Amino acid sequence: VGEQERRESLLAAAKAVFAREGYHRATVRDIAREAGVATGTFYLYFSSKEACLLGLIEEFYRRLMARIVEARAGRGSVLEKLAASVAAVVRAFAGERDLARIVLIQAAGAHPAFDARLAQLHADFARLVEEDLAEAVDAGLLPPQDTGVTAVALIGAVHEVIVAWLREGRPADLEAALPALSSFCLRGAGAGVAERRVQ
Amino acid sequence: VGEQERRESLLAAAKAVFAREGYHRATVRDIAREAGVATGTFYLYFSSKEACLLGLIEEFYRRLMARIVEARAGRGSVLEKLAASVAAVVRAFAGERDLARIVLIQAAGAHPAFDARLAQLHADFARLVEEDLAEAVDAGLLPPQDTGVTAVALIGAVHEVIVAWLREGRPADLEAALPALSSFCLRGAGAGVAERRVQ
Amino acid sequence: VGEQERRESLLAAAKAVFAREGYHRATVRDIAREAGVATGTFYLYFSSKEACLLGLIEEFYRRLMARIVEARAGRGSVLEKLAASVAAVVRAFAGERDLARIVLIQAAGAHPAFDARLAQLHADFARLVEEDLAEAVDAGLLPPQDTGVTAVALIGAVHEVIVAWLREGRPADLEAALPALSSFCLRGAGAGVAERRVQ
Amino acid sequence: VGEQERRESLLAAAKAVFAREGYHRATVRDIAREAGVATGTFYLYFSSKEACLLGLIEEFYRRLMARIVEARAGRGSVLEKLAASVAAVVRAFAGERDLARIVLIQAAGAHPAFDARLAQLHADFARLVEEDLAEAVDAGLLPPQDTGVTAVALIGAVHEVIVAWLREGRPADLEAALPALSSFCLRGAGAGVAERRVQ
DNA sequence: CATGAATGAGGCTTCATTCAT
DNA sequence: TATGAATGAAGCCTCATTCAT
Repeated sequence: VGEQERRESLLAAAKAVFAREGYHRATVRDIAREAGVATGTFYLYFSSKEACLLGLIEEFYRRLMARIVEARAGRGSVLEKLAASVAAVVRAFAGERDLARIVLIQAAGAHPAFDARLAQLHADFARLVEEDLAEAVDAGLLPPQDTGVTAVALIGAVHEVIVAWLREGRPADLEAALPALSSFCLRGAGAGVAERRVQ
Repeated sequence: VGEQERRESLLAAAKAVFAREGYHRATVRDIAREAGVATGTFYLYFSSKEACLLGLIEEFYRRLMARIVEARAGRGSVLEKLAASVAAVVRAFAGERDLARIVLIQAAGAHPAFDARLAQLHADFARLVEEDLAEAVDAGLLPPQDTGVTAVALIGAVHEVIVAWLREGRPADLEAALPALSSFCLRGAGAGVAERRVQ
Repeated sequence: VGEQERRESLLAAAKAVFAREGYHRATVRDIAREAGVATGTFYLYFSSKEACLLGLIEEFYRRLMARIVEARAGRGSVLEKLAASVAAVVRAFAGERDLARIVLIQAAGAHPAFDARLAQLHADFARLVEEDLAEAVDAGLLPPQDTGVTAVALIGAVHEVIVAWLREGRPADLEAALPALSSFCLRGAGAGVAERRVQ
Repeated sequence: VGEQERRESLLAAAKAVFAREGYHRATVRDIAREAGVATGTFYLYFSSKEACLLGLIEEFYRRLMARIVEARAGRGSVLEKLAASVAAVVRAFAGERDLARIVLIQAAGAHPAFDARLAQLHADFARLVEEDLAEAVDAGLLPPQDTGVTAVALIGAVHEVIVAWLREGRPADLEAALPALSSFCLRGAGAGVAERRVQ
């Protein structure tokens, strides 16, 4: 096997084990066994268990941000951009159930380093949403409001819908929740009767 | 000291230590020391470290539910009841910063038992919200919608605003965010122009 | 067993194991087993394997210095003091074969921290000897010389005689070598015909 | 590169790494990297890390003994031979700082095999010195004495002066200590006023 | 009830050595 | 010969839990 394949296979194994067991219950031995290699091999590709999970988080957020940027391209109004962002986030998590579990549930209180990184990523995303909201308010598309709070609340709504899907499997297909979720978010921000629909 | 006081003092110590360190970094020895007793004494009051945190979670949710019930009493319309519930939740967490950190951040991926319990509590609360929404829809106060998704999203909005306050201390006074949050939640559910204000 | 006894017993075990195996081959488990306790117990008394050996070194040097000071008291001339110091050192090591092995052989290149401490202790002792030599030169008891080099050489002579005893067991009784060693050291420094004899 | 050159280059690398890090902290990977070859290549030239250091020790002692033999040739009296030996040893170490560090400091307690070999080498050298001393005593050049102890003490004096130079860099030029060291050794053995000077 | 010393399982990590290429 | 990825044994240390006092 090539060096890159081995790395991928370890990442896949780590993803599966962290998602299943959580950070602390997952052992490096578990991950190595899942990847079909010896324990020491893990350390040829990651400097530590912590670095491995951090890498997983980084990688996912890179992809997530890319998908958001891509989804926004070609949307006309700010509100359409915002709705497209929400849809992109939901779809990104829907397509990566294990990573979603790790990023949204397992990594939370596991280690100060994860906490710090996750907090920063939440903040990054909140800023993006807040900019959209502010622009929409300026454009008269939304009523004046505390865009900081709205942004955070909006993100929370999206977050929780995904977490509920992860935990309870409801709805079975996460995308089925997207219309209602979009609606909730945009109406919550004060968008008028006509909600933008994003395919 | 009486038996009950000792238990309380251990719970208080556990609360402080878990909030500060997280579940895994907190040691039973830390908790005992913080409570001013010997390590072994801890096990006279809790069967395990896990049971202690579980107890903390239970206790908090009991109080939370009580506050919600109390807040809803005397409200007229369903939407007023719903808004009162949100306000009660926010105020409950605002008044218990340590417990909030534990319940909303630290306990998440720490142990399957916590995950299970937290999931159930989220579900309990979601059901309560959903019943309100359904009733409001029936009464024509809200437009027809997927109340399951709306309920989850609404809870997420509340959750995230509290977490942002815990993590970044913004806003400094959590209750300052309540009007914007309430607005977001009710508008998100489709409530008309006139938002109910709950003191 | 009392807390102090347990500590002593662990120190004794560590002393035996380090002397027998050397720092790296000695495992904490070995030490604990030798002391008849579980592995974890070791860490109730020492913060690390390294700290344990460092403690052993410190303790020995404290005793060594005390014996030197004691041996010098009541000696008349500087040269008698010097000879008494040499005798005290030899006797201190003779009475602590295990510690001698550790301090003079096993700890040498085992860890930078040991190296540093041992170097400092050698330097301390060298300074003491050099002061004696300088005083003796001033008093006309010794010819002018490079007292720095002489001091180091003198210490080396003592060191090596002890090490040879440790390694080859020759002479069987280390003190039997004392007259010849004393003679070598004092004559080497230029002391005249009449060597001081120290009982 | 030829087979012999590669071996030399690995030995040179090992010398540098062992001197810098000590036996245990030095890794085979470090050595290979320093030599600019792959890790596995190391094992084409040495059967083990241990064998490599042992080889270094052997090689150095071979050279050392050769220099001693050479230095003694053409000296007249036994004492001159002895003084020439001491000078040869000092110069050999002075010219091989890294090997000196390894042989005199790093290898000491690192492994039973090293200990054994070093002890034997010390013994070899001690026998050589002792033979000189015995011959000098027979010739009436030195007073009767325990030549075994004197030989060991003499070696220790030389040893320590070199170690002090290695550790503290004092004197900056080791050969500057040679007159005082020679003087100490010969006077210590009982040589009369007239010290032999060896260029 | 209270103590806190003791336990020992188990985790992360390193590194000498091997072997397929 | 040379490579360097892979191995897996082994070590240090932590900490939830127990139990004799």
